[in-house]
Amino acid sequence: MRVRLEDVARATGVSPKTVSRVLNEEPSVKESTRQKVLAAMESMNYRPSPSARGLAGSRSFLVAMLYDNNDNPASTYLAEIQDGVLDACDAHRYSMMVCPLRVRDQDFIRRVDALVSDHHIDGVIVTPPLTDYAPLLKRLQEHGVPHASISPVNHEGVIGVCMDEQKAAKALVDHLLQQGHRRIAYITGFANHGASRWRLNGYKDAMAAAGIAYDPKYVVQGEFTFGSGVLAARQLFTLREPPTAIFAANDDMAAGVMWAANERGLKVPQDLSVCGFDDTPLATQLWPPLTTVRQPSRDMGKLAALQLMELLRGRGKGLLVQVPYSLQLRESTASAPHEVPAKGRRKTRA
Amino acid sequence: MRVRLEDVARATGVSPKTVSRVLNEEPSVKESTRQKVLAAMESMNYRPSPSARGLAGSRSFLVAMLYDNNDNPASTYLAEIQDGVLDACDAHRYSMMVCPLRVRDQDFIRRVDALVSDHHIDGVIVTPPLTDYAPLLKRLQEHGVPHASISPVNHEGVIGVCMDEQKAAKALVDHLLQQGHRRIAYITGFANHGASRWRLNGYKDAMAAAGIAYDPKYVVQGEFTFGSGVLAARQLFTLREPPTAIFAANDDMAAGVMWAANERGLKVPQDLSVCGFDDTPLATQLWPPLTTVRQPSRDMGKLAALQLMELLRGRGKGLLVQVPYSLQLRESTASAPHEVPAKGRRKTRA
DNA sequence: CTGAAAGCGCTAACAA
DNA sequence: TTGTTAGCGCTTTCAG
Repeated sequence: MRVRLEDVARATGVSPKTVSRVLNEEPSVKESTRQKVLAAMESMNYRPSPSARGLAGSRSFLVAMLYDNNDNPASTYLAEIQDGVLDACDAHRYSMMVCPLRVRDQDFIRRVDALVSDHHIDGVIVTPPLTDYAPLLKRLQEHGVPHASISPVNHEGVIGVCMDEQKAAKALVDHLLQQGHRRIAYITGFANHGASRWRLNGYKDAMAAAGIAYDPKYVVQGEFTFGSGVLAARQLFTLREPPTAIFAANDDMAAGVMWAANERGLKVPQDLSVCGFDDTPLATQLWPPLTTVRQPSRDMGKLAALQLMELLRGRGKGLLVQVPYSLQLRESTASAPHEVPAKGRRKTRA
Repeated sequence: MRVRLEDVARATGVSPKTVSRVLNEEPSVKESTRQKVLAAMESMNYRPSPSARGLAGSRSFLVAMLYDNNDNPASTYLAEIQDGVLDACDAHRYSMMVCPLRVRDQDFIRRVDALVSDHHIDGVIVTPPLTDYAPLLKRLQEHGVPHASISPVNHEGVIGVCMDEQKAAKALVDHLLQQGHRRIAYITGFANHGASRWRLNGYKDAMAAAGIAYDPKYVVQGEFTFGSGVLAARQLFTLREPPTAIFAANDDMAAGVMWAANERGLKVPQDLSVCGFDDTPLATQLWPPLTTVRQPSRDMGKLAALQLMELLRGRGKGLLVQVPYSLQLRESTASAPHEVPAKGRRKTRA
């Protein structure tokens, strides 16, 4: 029925253990033997049984991708990460399991155990905001399961992938400043995401460098969702001196801002400049197209998984690699409207 | 270290086999014994090893979700399906693997084998357009692996979940007709998706019922993507008698139509009504919000997975369940513009 | 209704 | 550099 390791051994005239060694890329095999075995595996179409390997050995060749189901970022972001991780798995003959977690659940640890310990998971890819969720990291360590993080807040002793979001955010706000904007608002994301803070810090950096005092009125709490962007924008529009530009911590919220602008009859970018962060597909599907920061999510998923696998294969300790960002300047941002000398007027257009 | 089945047996004073029977819900166990064993499992926090079960037995408690990585629908759609499948897995103590496939790859069958046969996958969830891809279905059958389909074209002997898309599309176009539209265009999706045809048929049904002759000029080929929606719309706008309403086979393309309308200076819905299909998050994030058909994707994923598990547990043969659609009438559709007596004029607005 | 034995396909720890 | 001997934790026979 199934071609087993033993069959390959018999066909090659070596012991099963030697075939096992070849399979696991152990160095202590004579090159000629190795070639013979490899050839036999190929011609017999041998495919090792993950169950047997998992049961007998210490490795399962299984990685899991963990994400938060409550406070999760846009599903397009996670989907891209997932595709990237799968790319890496493909290249290294790993399989991937997907595990949505609910941080607020009592069940949380139980679910981690069920996945990691039951399936003998070799390693884990952790996405925001789980990257810095202490109970999770602690539990993984207790299980002795290594992890790679995507955009973690704490960089010490962590492997995975990150981006200089603060610098990116500063560059984006610098662009707004260059266009003459002074009243620039920022809409934050969930507090437990590093992204919310880094992007806020970048905003602050840019404003400070331009000599504009930080004004908390122009910083509104959002939740990374479209709806929260709408609410935040409505709130900003009611200010006595409404902003001429709004920087939302991600594209979904920026879309919400544009929606609220439409609702209020404000024209983007003539009356209001809007920018986001992530460069999700949505950014180019909005009208006008959204100025944002491109984050190479799929590559980030792949790179994080590759670092994890480097470590799993004992080929190194794994690194925290940094990927470059790039500004996507599009039509949702333009020069600030000319200031009318009289102050305190409100824009109201049908 | 690990609590094994044998430990539970010893603690309960029964044989390992009996514990196994309880674990597998075999009927031939005395209720009192069963309760004792269950209690011991619980108190000892016993968790069976999937590897050992997979190796020894015929079941792995693993299902796989397959999707096409080339011609795939919007990632938000797949993400929702995936969440639904995971819901069902959770409830029935199954684990899920994810497997993106590329229909055009030479590697295709190899990848199916690798997943299904290597991992002893118990069953598979198939998403469009793989639901009707013969080589895949054939291979699954050869492996003896059952599958549940989401929105399959062929309903015979198939289990899973479907929706009456034709009727839904007809209802949507009926709505446009009621608003006075006569020149209604349709943008199709990929030809290998049943959705493209059903929705086209619904369109034809409605037009025919209204006594409007089918005019192929008003039916343009798209690819379910935003970009293809833009292109299709541009093409329609150049017609001597451009449509007053456009029905795109999914929301992404409808968003493309609205984008192209903006580009051309057409106002939605005053100059042009637009509607889509699926009710993805995008639909309510567009301005104006998009009239569309709600498809309960997450529920569909869950229901399909549940049917599969019914079958796997031998509790029945599994069904092809039908879920209801619902029209979401929003602001992207309105009464047809008043016809100017003179014919052949083109709308051109700055 | 319950139990004893014999593996599933592979790798660990030793040897040689 | 290679082979031998035991299992990994469960389920499958087949008996009782």
